[in-house]
Amino acid sequence: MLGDRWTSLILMVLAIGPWRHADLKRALAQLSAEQAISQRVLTLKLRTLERNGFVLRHVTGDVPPKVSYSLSPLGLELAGEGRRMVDWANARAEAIRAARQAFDAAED
Amino acid sequence: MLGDRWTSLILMVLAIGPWRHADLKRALAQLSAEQAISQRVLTLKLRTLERNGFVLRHVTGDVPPKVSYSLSPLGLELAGEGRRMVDWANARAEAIRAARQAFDAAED
DNA sequence: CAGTATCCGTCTCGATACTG
DNA sequence: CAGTATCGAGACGGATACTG
Repeated sequence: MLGDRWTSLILMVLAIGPWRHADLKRALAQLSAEQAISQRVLTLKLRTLERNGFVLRHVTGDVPPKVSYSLSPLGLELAGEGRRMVDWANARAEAIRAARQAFDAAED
Repeated sequence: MLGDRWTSLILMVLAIGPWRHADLKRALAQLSAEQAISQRVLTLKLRTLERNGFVLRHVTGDVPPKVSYSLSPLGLELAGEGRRMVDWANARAEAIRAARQAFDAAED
């Protein structure tokens, strides 16, 4: 489930605290920089996360709607696991970069 | 990079030990059960893993070719991280299943 | 603001056939 | 056996317009 473009990033942002839909969209745009998530995809990803019990959806208003999202305890755990992987990858970034360079240089 | 259909599985199998191309293909077919990896995709995934320094490629024969693949120290680390995630997910499988069931039941 | 509907481009995968 | 070439199918994401 983490193997798509946005899910892990959403988890990281939600690990900070609860967000409303539009604010979350803006926050994700900051982090990915090159491209913002579309409204449609954000909804899709949040639905999947909610369905699997990682994200909680709170509806507080009606008109205008106020919906906020937060991590469940299970989601917080998953975000922790995700962070572990990210930290590991960051710590090895230089080794990976070097391996790539060596591989590309060896191409005939 | 782990976010595709085969890479993480390849890592798990290679964590056992070195494999030749065709044997690895057969081993993966066992584990995925429903469908075998195509020769083309296996080569693609192995190339990417090799390029990033996670997999080592050994050529010992010429005709017929004998090529075996094994994990580098870095690859072994990554496989360990992957296993952590898998173990985590397995330990929570029941909670996730229950969350899904509750969510699907709540659909109007 | 939150969410849905629709359409379309792209990227990955799978199947097949072929080479040394 | 290991690898490449080619083609088609399908999943996913992006853009836009629309609703309550």
